[in-house]
Amino acid sequence: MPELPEVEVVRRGLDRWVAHRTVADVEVLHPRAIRRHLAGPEDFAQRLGGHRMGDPGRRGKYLWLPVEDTGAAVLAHLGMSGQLLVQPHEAPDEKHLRIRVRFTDALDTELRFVDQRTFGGLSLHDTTPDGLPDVIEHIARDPLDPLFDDEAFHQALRRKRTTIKRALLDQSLISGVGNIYADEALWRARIHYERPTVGFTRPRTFELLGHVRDVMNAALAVGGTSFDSLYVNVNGESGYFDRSLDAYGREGLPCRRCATPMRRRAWMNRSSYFCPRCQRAPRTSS
DNA sequence: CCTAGAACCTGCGAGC
DNA sequence: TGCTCGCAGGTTCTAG
Repeated sequence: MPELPEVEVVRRGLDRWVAHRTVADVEVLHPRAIRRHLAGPEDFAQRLGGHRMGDPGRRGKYLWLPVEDTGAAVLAHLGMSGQLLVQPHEAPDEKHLRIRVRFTDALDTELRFVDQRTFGGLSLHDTTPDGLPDVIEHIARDPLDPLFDDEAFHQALRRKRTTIKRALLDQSLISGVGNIYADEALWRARIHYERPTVGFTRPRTFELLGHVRDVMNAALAVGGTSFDSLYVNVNGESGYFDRSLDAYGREGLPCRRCATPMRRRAWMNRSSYFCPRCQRAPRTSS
């Protein structure tokens, strides 16, 4: 389940293993993995061939590789189960291999997009003057971005008629946060996921942002140590951060602060994990 | 315009 | 054994 830390680890892997290589050819093995490229697989392959990849970028959970001298970039989203792998040519195809990119150099490795559930995919888009693919202009900066505006985020919370976890998952307000890190940050901040954002005070918002950053940095520190291999390490399901989780997936287990059994609630087609004692439900919630 | 909820997709494990 | 069903969840679409 790649969220910001996992995606950033992938970006570093691309920086090391793919940047500055020239594409020889592209093979699309599953059309759904390229559905966001409206012009189709042939167009995608043709526009990449012969071009050099630039330095990879990231915003929130989106990654991109600039296609040098074209004003465009390959945009990648891993969805739920997507992986970008750098593999030797002779490595057998993965069961869910969707896209293969070969390069012109003699390095003997290729880039593979592998995705079981096909929520993710690759596509090609024009970039804005600051290098951002145009289709993700609506994605907010992430909380680790030095230009993230804490005050603007706070004001946005006050304007919204919504609840805090919904806001944390709204990529147009703050990017990179998914279900796992939202639950973790809320547990650390002792805030119930259904608390309305309207009532948030500035100190409360800033404290929560601090916890979001802490949990992401902790995950990044762990994940960042394991990409020193041939793989662009992205397997969101490998769970290298699992041992450090305080809330997510801990239904019935004692809260690490107060020992009260943690609870899970069905919420927005997914789950929210919380401590019923540390994270009191707001009165207005049903 | 805004917010809430469903749909998309596939593998796995639990329960029968 | 083999079936059904719930669950995983980021993004996008639709309904209200």
